[in-house]
Amino acid sequence: MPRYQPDHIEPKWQHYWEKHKTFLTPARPTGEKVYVLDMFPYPSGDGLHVGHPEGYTATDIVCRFERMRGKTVLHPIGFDAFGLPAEEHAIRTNTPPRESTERNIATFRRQLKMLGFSYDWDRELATTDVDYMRWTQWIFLVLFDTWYDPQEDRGRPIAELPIPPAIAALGTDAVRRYQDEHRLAYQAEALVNWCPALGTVLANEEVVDGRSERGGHPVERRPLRQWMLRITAYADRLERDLVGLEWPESIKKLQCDWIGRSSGAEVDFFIGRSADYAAWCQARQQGGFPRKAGDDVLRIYTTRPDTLFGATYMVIAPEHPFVARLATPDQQDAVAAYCARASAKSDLERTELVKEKTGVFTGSYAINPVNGQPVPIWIADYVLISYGTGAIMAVPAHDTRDFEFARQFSLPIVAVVDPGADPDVDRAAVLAGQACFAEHGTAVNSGPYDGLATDVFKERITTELHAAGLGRPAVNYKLRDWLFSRQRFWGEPFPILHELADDGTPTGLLRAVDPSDLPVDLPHLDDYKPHGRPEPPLTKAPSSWLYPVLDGKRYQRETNTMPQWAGSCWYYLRFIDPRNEQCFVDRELEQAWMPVDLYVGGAEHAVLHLLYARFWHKVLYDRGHVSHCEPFQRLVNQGMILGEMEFTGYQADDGQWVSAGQVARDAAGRLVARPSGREVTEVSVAADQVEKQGESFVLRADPAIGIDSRAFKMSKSRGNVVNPDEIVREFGADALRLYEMFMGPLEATKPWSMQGVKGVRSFLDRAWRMIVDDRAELLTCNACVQEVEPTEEQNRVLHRTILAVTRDIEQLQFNTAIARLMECVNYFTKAATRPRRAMESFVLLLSPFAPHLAEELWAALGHSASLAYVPWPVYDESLTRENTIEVPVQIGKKVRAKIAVPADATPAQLEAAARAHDKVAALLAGQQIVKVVVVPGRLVNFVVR
RNA sequence: GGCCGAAUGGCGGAAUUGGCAGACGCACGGGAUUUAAAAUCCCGUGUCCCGUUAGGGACGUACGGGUUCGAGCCCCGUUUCGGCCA
Repeated sequence: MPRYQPDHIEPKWQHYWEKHKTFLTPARPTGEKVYVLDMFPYPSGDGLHVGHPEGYTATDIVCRFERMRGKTVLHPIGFDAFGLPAEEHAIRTNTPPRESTERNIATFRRQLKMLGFSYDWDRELATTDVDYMRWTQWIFLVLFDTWYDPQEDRGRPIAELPIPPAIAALGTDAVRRYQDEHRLAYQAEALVNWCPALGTVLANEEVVDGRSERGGHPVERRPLRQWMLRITAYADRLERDLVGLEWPESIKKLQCDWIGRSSGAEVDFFIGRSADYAAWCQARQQGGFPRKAGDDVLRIYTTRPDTLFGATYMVIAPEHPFVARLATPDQQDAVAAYCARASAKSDLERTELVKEKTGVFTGSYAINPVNGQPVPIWIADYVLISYGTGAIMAVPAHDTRDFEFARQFSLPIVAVVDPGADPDVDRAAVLAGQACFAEHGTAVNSGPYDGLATDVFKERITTELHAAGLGRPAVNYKLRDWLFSRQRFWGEPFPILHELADDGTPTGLLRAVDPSDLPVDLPHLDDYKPHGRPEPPLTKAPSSWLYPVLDGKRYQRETNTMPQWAGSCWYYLRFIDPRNEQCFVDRELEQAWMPVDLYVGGAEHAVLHLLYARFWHKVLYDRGHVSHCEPFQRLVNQGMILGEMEFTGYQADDGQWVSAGQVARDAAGRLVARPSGREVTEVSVAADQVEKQGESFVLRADPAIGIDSRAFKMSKSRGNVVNPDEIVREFGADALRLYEMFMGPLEATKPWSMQGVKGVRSFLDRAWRMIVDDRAELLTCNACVQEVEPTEEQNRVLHRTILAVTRDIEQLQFNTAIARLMECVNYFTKAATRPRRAMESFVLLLSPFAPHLAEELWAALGHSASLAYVPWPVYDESLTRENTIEVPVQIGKKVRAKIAVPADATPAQLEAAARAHDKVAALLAGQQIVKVVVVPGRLVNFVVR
């Protein structure tokens, strides 16, 4: 057995760790704690992808390293197991989704164990576990029981919500409804993607260009009762608290942009009879700006109140509640037709993407409060009901979309901002209404405000509108409240009951399931096929489940289910105390382990998952259930692993080559040659058929033909998917782990290379032979490994390796750490005598990267127990010092010589030594030295004229 | 279209953050070992030029400028590619 056989030793050590519970984490840390978390996977039917082990190996290295440095490490794993694919499978096969989910989890678990990750498997969980679901539902009830107090800027129990006397006077039902309006979890009508052909509601990602991704059937946008979470209440804190986090700046920025805070003003435009305008102004002057807009106004939100004088028309969204009322009789048909067309479009199609603006005039006018002028009210789908108030004032001179719309429909364009003398702007065109200018400038055509700078103007007019009761300062967010319900089976049921009247109709009153009655498990269904109505599939549940009776009252259970995000919003808390039956997590344990010190995962979760989890965490924090306001202290995104590098050429159907530079996609998406327009096809070209010419590759046989070279995302259709099972079978888990870390920086996107895996495997073979006698029958040390003290040079190499590897792991620079380990092996392989002590240190340094091999080598060196908790080698600086160092000497810009000097030579000594060097002296002769730059230990530079 | 990131040998990448460009690995070439091959071990390997050799020289981090004794790294501008969002 003395050859290195990973298929032999890897299962052996995995079994050892499992049997000895090597990585069992104590309930609470002893000494310093480290909580290292992987973004848990969705267990798809395809099994583990090579992208998964990248982040998982990185965190595993950190964990093994920190354990050896004496820290108590929490390193758990679980499965994000609700989700659409399992439900689709259930519909196709008519088997409960739980079955396929559990099968997939078993595959993932086997594959993760095969890779030797040091998870505490006793803490494993899946979001679909009924026991876990129970606490997800419990947290939902916390959200349901919380309202946001803007004064104290925190969530508080709904029982503490002040009830206005007018509401209280109406009785308990009115109070309950008032409370329901203020909860963080509330119901609202929201648009869903209803696909009549599939008989189901689709998620946004299942809709492509207004049609279903599967089958290409038309999709309608329909309003449906939904659960919403009031994440917007936390928008400011979600933005503010990013500051203290050790996250990539790019991710912080993404989150900020997603939250999209803007400040401006809300302004009311009067839409009553013009004869009543003066009276209305009077009333506003006295009564002030009302909290809720009445029926006699269109309330708009603008970030540019300074452009009010340029508002030449208004636009409301097709879904705006006033549409019907504002449409005059002669416009009614046109308006109705337009709104019907708009409902078929997605938000995406309605905004930037579309150059051509569409719209219809309602026939009505509003009155601009700054100058009393009537402005026409249009309906256009570039205004979304979900943003701001669903109505805008249009300032075509200073807003690009308004400008395009005004041009399209020949609406007046009045410039009210003078751009000044900016060379990039055609000032005359802007002032003439011929060009759009959306930046800041100086006010014109704005009555008494002319000449004010944009910022000053904004502030002044907002104040004055507020005083007149016509407007008020307002902050708006791009972030919308979180649509939290899905019309699906495979998700957590909401622990909510709808009260039924005696005749069986809902009264609109809600009742939360008592926490002691949780979990609400999913019912058994006879089949999972869509029932053809937009209502959730759970409406098909048996009536024993659907209609519980409590305290003599009949209820209907909520039939929406929670989205996949729900379970992943708090799993990191449950890992701390995964089997607690009294509580979602023990308060004291939570305090001991949180926050997560290192969180590693893909950048695709940069916005939503991280924002949602932070939101839940803050609610739990406000309600006193967790001790920190942020869950993830340090975040790192691993890069994508692409398929193997490919060379692609292009051929016309007659086999003639077309240079890559001449190939483009036409409007229909076909590949064509320019300028002829002939269709061409991609042809894969072998690496030995191409050669580099300048910046790009060309066909060796015909260098006039350019060839594309690039690596593609792994995909089944391209056939470049790498299967980790196969890599482990052929090269071993340690080789896979090491290769993924050696490919390049963790955060970078990098192409796979089978040759690279082979190279890393041969390093492991070399490491093995450095220590083991590969010709012996049994596991025996190589004869070169001896009980001797390391030489000075050996110590120098070893301790430099210790320093570099330690520093590199701390900085998550695994590729260079591995390079240092390789150098160390190259050095000691050449040595006929390899001191045992040095070999032991090397094995410990290698162990986080290739744990199975390291354990085996540790055993070969005579140890009987695992090295998992053996102290990390200590770096001794004094052993790495060298007496003499080599320093380059530059004359002008060129290195002309190297001098050997004592390591601690002073600048004067360095300069003298350099001048004394024959070649340097010769080159300096006759030159005028302008300056001498000496950097001790680094270089000497003679600057000559 | 917006934002973010990247660009270094045939390839993946390194460079103590302004101080010897190309560590380490792959690929390739040469040698040793072998009956032979595989495996292994050793040596070489950015491009070009001069030289029989020893050696020497010029150029070189996407492109164009700039700062500096000194730039892969800092500043301004450009191009290309990738990711995310729209």
